[in-house]
Amino acid sequence: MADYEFSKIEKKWQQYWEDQQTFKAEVNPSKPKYYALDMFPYPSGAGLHVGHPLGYIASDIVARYKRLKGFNVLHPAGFDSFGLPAEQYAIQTGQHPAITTEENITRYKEQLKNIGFSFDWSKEVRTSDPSFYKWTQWIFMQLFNSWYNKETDKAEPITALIAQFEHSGNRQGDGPRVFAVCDEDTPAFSNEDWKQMNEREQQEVLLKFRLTYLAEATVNWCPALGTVLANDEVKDGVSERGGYPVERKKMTQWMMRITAYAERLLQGLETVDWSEPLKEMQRNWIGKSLGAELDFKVTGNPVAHEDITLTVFTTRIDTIFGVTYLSIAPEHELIPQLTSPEQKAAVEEYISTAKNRSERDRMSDVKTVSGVFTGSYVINPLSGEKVQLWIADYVLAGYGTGVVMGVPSSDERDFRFANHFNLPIIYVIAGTETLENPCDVKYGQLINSGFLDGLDWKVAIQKAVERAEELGVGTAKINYRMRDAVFSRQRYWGEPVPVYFKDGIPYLIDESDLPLVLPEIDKYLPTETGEPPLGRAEGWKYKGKYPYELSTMPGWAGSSWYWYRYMDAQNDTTFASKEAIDYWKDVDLYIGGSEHATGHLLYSRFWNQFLYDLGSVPEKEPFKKLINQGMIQGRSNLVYRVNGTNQFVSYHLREQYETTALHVDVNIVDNDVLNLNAFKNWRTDFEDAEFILEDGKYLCGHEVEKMSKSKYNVVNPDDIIERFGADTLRLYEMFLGPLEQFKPWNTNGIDGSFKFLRKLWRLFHDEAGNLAVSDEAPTSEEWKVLHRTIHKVEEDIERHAFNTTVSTFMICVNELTTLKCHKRAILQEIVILLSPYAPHMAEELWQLLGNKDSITYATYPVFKPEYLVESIFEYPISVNGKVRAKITFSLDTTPAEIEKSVLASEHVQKWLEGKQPKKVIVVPKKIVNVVI
RNA sequence: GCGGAUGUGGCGGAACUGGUAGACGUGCCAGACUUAGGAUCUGGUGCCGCGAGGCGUGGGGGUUCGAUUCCCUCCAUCCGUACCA
Repeated sequence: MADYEFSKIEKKWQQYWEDQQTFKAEVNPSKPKYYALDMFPYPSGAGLHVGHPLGYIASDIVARYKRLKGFNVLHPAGFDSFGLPAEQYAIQTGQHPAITTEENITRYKEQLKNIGFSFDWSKEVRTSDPSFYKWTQWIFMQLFNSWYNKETDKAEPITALIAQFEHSGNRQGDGPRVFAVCDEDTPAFSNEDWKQMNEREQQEVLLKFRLTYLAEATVNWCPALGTVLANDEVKDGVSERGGYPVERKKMTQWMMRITAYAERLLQGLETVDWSEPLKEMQRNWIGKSLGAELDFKVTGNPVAHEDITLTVFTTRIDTIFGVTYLSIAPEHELIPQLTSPEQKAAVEEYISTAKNRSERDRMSDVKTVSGVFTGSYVINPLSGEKVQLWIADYVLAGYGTGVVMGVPSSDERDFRFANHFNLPIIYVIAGTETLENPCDVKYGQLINSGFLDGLDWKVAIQKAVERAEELGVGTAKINYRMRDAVFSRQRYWGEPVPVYFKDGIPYLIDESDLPLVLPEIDKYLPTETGEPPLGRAEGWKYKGKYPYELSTMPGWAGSSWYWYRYMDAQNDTTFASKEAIDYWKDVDLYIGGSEHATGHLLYSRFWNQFLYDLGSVPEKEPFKKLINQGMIQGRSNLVYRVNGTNQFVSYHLREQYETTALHVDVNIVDNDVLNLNAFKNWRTDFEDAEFILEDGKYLCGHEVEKMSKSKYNVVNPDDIIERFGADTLRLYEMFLGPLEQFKPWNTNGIDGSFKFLRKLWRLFHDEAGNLAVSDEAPTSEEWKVLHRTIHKVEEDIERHAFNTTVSTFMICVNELTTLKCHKRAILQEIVILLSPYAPHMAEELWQLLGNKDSITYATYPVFKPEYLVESIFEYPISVNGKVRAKITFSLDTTPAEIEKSVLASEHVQKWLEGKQPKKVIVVPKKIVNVVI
């Protein structure tokens, strides 16, 4: 009997798809497009585990579904193939990262192909391939050649800025310099000044405007990795990869001016269909806050610099009369000039301890109050009060202006600080005077506040800003938490930066010299002089004389634009043809993990906005709809060894002994029952293991944790496919639960998915295994099953509820089995519905039904509601909300008639006990409720 | 601390705009065929109760004829973030 031979079927169709190029997508303006994208993987040495394909399966289902719905679908795959692990491996073994990467990719592709994805492999991209990173470098060059014009609110060519400088310097008329986003700390110069500058000076000025620029910045330096890291690559003061300590260090680095786009990145979130938590994460990361800047004049300055003004940023200018001191970040550069001779020693000591505190210490210990008085005083510009100027390490140099006004009566930290140093407290919000902690009430009516007295805090903010502007001592101001992104990595395995240096000034290489290919080096370590590994490349100089930039680009460079390359992956004259970009436009559905919320997804939006400004791409936002698939966690199994013996006690008996729990390979455990022989053979030290069993079995304990080799809980998709087939794997992964949710992998339930497929297979075959499909006309009952299924499946896929769809299929097949339905008209449609989920079996059955072409070209069945039309409805009859009976009425029965019959029925009479009901509610096609 | 999410049987999880809670799967129980196989099929399975019935969607309160669904409040777990002025 030819039963369901999944392995044969799956190999056959995978080969067919490859040979026929079934999924090749071509630009075709006569059809609507659909772009289904997965976050491309970094090909790690460990290969895929069962959790990785989850998102790919979901996007593949959508891709296949959309094809059936008549869309021209782009569903590509590729590899984010630059990265640290391959380089670390190279350092240890000397093997070129390109070789390791190539091997890993080969394995990944093999594993992916086993699952039967409908990827168009002809469009594969790899970020480490020169034909790809040529365009990453090209985009870098465009950024270098651009500046952000505040007036037009977009990026523009740097040549326009130079023309502007030549024409009128960096100011417009007599007004303030408003036209560039990053212009605040550039001194004003006229067109004459500009012309007076030499090449070097001009380039230095321009560097302050470019969207990628070289700057000395305080960066996250990771000594163990030998490189700097971006803010999103640092978690809790240690590197995200490897967990090594990170220090703050001043270094000259390439930066990306993402801050220029802060507002657009924030606004753009309103236009995309992403989950609210993810948008919220990006909003927090951008961290917009509305406030005001206010100038405080330093008075009685001991070092005799009378003209020093300190600017603070505050969101609560309304509390200005509550200011009792000012505090300044220890890193602030004006500190030497603000310190009185008497305080000099104390200040210097404080600053040096503050500096020596590591990031992690500073983070872990936020409660300790520390600070030192500078000896200077400042004048409150609105109240005229004179207050002390302190240095405090709770003030961050990197945010706002690095100076904060201290209002102990309405800010928690200021309150603690003031208490600690016995600074005065002025209550400015009504009702806070009597409180132990005045910060408990932050909003209300103002008191003790001069011209703001009696006003509500919101009104007071407006009033105070107006006054400050009148007096010329302040202005409303928007601040963003987000910083420009560090773009240099002192690493080998990344894109070379297409820049060379002449007289210490960076210049772009000529576009015709792209790609700037990564040179060969002998060792993948920094040079003896501490330069990045590229410093080892012999004679690596532009035109043979100018040294190249030695750092490479970060991991996120290539991934910030790769979805465009898929559209036209082979093009070598542009990153993707205009024709292809105008057709495919943007990603309709993007599926990937939420760990990229503040990294990849933000950088991609940034580069996309920039490419939009250039006119290179048509959409402002690249990813219309985004789903974060939840991670599949491991489900570890544990055995309990009696201490000091080689005896293992079964799960429920373990309490009777002193035991140690050990992880055991989940692959030798079935339904939590340990395979004793396999266990003895697993490791030599368990060879003579003895077992204390319960009910003749050894039961293991279990725990949900991350899938990892050391926990022996890694399940390999290849093993599952060998035992159950790819279609079962696909169904089961979807069936596990909602896509977005985190959930543990548990092989136990997979039988159910397998049985379902076998049941379906048997609907097509007789006892002997021969095809047994009849051409008889289906009964109305059978039509009903089919159309209910069409309707439900379509609805579920559209709202991405893949788990319930699988249930729907199971119900459908169970019903057809009960009805003994073997009718072609029904089964054929069911196969089409199923094909996105279990494509191999669908293809096989499709062919058995006599179709020649791939089921990919079939048409999605049309739902006909008339098959579901009911003429009767069985009403649940509830008494006081509790269902007591069911009565069937034809649908044209009026509510009044229903009410009458219900009341007359003996079920209800029993509950009424002769009384009249208070109320009867009849909801057509829903329920009848009798209230007594 | 702040922001967000989640909370339903032994377990994974259903329930679209308030309308028969627990679909589907697994597990468990019983039976059939086999004759020990971790195969297949059928039936049962939220809890208490022999039963009628009662109780049940984290706890408490509210709106409603009716609440897993809406509102308030508390609790627990997870994720993000952290002196952002």
